[in-house]
Formats: sequence, C-alpha cells, structure tokens
Amino acid sequence: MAIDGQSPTRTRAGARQLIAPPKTKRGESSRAVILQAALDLFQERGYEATTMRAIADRAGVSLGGSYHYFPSKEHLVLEFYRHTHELHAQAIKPLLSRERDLAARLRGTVRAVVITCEPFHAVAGSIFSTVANPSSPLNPFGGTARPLRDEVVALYAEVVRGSDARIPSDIAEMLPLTLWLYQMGILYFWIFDRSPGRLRTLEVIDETTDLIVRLVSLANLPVLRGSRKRVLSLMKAIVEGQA
Amino acid sequence: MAIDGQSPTRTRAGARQLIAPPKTKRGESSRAVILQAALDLFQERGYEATTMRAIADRAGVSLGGSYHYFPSKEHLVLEFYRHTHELHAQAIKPLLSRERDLAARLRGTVRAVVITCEPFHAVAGSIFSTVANPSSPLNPFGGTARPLRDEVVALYAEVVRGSDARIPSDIAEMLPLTLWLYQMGILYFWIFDRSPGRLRTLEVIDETTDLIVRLVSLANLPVLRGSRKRVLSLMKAIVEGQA
DNA sequence: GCTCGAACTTGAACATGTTCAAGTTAATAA
DNA sequence: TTATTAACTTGAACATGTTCAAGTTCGAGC
Repeated sequence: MAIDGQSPTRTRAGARQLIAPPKTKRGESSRAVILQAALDLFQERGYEATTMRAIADRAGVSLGGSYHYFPSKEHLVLEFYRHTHELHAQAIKPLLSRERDLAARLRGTVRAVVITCEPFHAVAGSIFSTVANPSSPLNPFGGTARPLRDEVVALYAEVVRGSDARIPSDIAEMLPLTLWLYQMGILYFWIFDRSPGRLRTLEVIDETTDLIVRLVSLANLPVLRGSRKRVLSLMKAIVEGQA
Repeated sequence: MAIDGQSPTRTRAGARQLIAPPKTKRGESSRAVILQAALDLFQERGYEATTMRAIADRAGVSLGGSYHYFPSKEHLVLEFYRHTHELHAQAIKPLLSRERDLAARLRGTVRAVVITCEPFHAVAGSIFSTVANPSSPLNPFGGTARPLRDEVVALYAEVVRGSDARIPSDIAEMLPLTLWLYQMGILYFWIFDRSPGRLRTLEVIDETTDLIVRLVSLANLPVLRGSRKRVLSLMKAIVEGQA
C-alpha cells in the first residue's frame, strides 16, 4: 500500500497526456464517429448513465477504441462543451451585430446561453460538477479547458466592446472575465431551476444583467471610487497570480 | 438497454435512502471505527485515493460493512465536512465573544476557515467537486447536507448579530447567507492557492472582508437605494423559491 | 438456560472507467 | 509486387464503488 498520497493505480495518468490528432482518413472518421456517439448518448442519458461501452457500441468500435482519440471520458465532455459553445456563439451573432445597448446585448447573450443549453438541462448537473473539479481536465481554471474558457471570455469582451456604453478602461479590462464568471453562476442557478420553461432563470437574468449595467455606470460616483479601485486591483492581482 | 435516461443499474439508489442509527453497542462502535478510519484515510491520501476496501481494512471490518452505516462513500465525506465545521466553530468561539467590530469578526471567522481546513488542502479539490454536484447528497442546496449548511449560515448570523455595526434589517436578513456563499468562494480560491503558507488567500480574505463591510455601510447612500432594494428582493425571491 | 429475531457482518458478484500487449490495416518505399 | 512500419483496433484484465443473499451475534422474553 502506498502511503505517499498517490494511489498505486492512479487512473488519471492519461488525463494529462496529449493525444495526437488522427493521421489517416480512417482515423479521422473513427474519431468523428466516436465523438458523435458520445454527444448523442450524453444528451439522451446524461453523463454518468452513458458508459464507455455504450459509446463504443453505438460508434461500432471496440471498448478500448475511444482511448486512442480521447484520453478519458471527461475529454469527451470537453468536446460536448465546445459544441454548445459554438451553438451559442452562432446564436447570438445577429444580436451582437444589430444591438448597441449594453444591457440588451448582455441580456440577450446570457439568455441565449440557457436557451442553447436547454436540451441538456437534465444532463447539466453532473457535467457542471466535473467542470468544478480542480483536477479535472475540464476545469476552466486549469490547463486543458483553458483555451475554451478564453473563447467564452472573448465573446463577452465582444459584448462589451460592441456596445455604445462608455466604460472606464480599468473596468472594461476586467469586465469580460467577470461576466464569464457571472454566466457560470447563472448556469448553476439554471441547473437547479425546475420552473416551467425555466422562467425563473430568465427572470433572474433580466434582473441581474440590468443591475450589472447599472452598477457599472454608478462606479464613477465619487463615493464609490475608493472601493472600485480596490476591487479592480484585487481582481487584477488574482488574475495575474493565476496565470 | 434502457433508453429512458436512467441507467439500468443506477448506483445512486442508496444515496437517498436514510440509514437508521446503530441500535446496539456493537453497532455504535462499528460505526465509530469505520468513520474514524475514513477520516484518517481521507486526510492521508485524499478522497479518490481512499478506497472503500482500504477503509474496511483499517477499520477491521469487511468490505460491505460500511454500507450498513453509510449509504455511500460520499456520505462518509459529509461526516468529514461536519467534523471540520465543528473544529471551525470551536476555533472562533473566543473571537466572537471578545471582538465587536464587524470587519474584525468577519476577517477572523473566514481566516479560521482556511486555517482549520489547511491540513486537508491537498484533499479539498475532489471534495469540493463532489459538493458542487447537484445530485450528490453533499450538495448544500440539496437535501442531506442542508442541515449542516444551515448551521454554517447560523454561524455567520452570529458573526453579524454580535457585532456593534448598525445594519439595516433588510440587509441583515440576507447577509448571513451571502457571507456563507462568499466563504464558499474563498474556499474555492484557496483550493487553487499554491503560495507558501497560503498567504495569497489570507490577503484576499483581508481585502474582501474589508470591502464587504464597507459596501454594507455604503448601501444607505441615496444613489444606491434603488439597486439595494432590487438586489435584496431578488435574493429573497431566489431563497424562497429554493425552499 | 433456551429460543427467537433483529441487528449486524460477510464476501462474492456486478458494472464501470481505464490500461495495454497483441493483432490488423494500409500507405509508402524498394 | 512485396516488405516495412506507423497508425489503428481489439478485448481481456484490473481496480473500484456498490449490492445483496446468506451467515453470525447477542440481548430480550420466557
């Protein structure tokens, strides 16, 4: 028995290991068919109820097959996550090119998140918890999922940049990351939301986006100057320490 | 193959089932010895690296033994969580009876959280992710862990109540829950903190507790009245909808 | 002291994520 | 055409959390 704090058979080894993309036509098609099977099954049954054996079955490959292309089951979820991000980005394109009001842009963007994710609502809980795990490759503060997180943050940067709101530069710098974090909070709320049509979440989104925009505009008040400076420099320190 | 979104062998059944407390001396001692073994092992090796077989071994019972007293491995963590809560409550007793300044009470309380949890820092990540899982019995928004969460919220109510700060009643009502949520955020930051002596977390605590107290005192400003009302009624609606 | 049954204990069996040594395929070089 | 070899595929084997039918213990009631 190992006493060194590591299990003798640490099953997470593969999770850190990079896997080269397919090198042949056959490989490409195998990867695609496995991924599609996984995406479908996650949506049909949820994360935990989807077994690697079921994925292999539906993809028409053998059990070990997926592991040639994806280091772990979690990595398959990462692709799932990327997929919904692309749906979301696509969905808000018209809004972002038409609307200039910051509150409306923000509201529309966050509403689009939960609307895009609605088909996966039943599944979302277990995925979220995997995402929250600091040692998971899906953790947005960690390594593997970092690029995807940066894409989402960039999307919120675009929400802010394309608006006609005049925002002090120190706030504008931190706002996208803050909004991403805020979106995570909304998603967590949405997971617990059992109201019909997820109306409660939509209400909370409307109310909070409005509040955020109002708070940003209030931040210039003399009484708030001090706190604002402190908040922003704290956030900056945290972000920099993280990188 | 089941297509109904439930795995044919749902292994979470036991997790919801209540288990009666031991009825005999032998049962009591078995439960205690299993729990102690689990607590020790979690601390030594972490959550994932601790196997049910190892717990059974150290406790001197057979593999299935634990399942007579704890419905799942996660329920053993719940006890672990309760244990640290008790350590924490004990640790801040002197502070709460001596100090009256709100900022100092809050700072001391939150500092005590991370100091109490320090021995489990390496383990905390996997535990946190279990806690975040909406379908886990450990989830504080869910069922089983609710009483424990209420205890922690009550502790923050005491932090506020025992201070000499004069806080508007509508804020005072929501503050304990907010502070509990804030503490969760700090813990999540702390999990990622690799600075020596966890100094960065302590700095963030000092800065943020100060900011919170300052914000509370600013909330009476006329310009902030509107936002404050909206924030508080939103929070109230959320809390009530949750229950 | 004896019996009965609830409380407790056991460990084989199961489903699952992951590993890996061995096998198969097919594109390129000769 | 044939040989070479990297890419790809396979499925048995492993460790693990959990279940459960079958056994054991021991105190209450006679």
